[in-house]
Amino acid sequence: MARAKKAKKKPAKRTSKRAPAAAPADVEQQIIAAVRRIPRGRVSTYGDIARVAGLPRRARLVGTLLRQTSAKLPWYRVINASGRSSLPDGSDAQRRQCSLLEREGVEVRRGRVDLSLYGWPARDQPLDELLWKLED
DNA sequence: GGGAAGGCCGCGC
DNA sequence: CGCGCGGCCTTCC
Repeated sequence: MARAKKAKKKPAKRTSKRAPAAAPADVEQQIIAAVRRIPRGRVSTYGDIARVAGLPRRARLVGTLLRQTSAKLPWYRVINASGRSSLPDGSDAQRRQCSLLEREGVEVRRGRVDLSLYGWPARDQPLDELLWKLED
């Protein structure tokens, strides 16, 4: 077969070491699933959600999705790595997030949540173990 | 606690 | 098509 019909196949230039491609719709579902997995009374960060969703380093995408999705999600359980809400300070949305969390028993002191207490998944746990347990 | 730098990437202009 | 900006993160200072 000298001359295969597909002379010009896809370059597939993936310069960085990022996870193999995934259709946008799948990525979205992955993230949604991860957010739904956050237990009641706990919180998670954008970066952690990305990791759990199998999309390391794509924290921003989580934020973007949360901003625009209309899916039913416990969006308020997702906060930033400093333990604070990433919504505009003083906004209604932020107040709502705070009260929703407190309603679940999450302590919010001076606008901050102690991730070592309420963070999910637990910080000190290796990812491979997480994938086994996927809980707590 | 706070800044800067680099990473990552979808989206709108 | 290029560029800037996100509900961001980590590392380093």
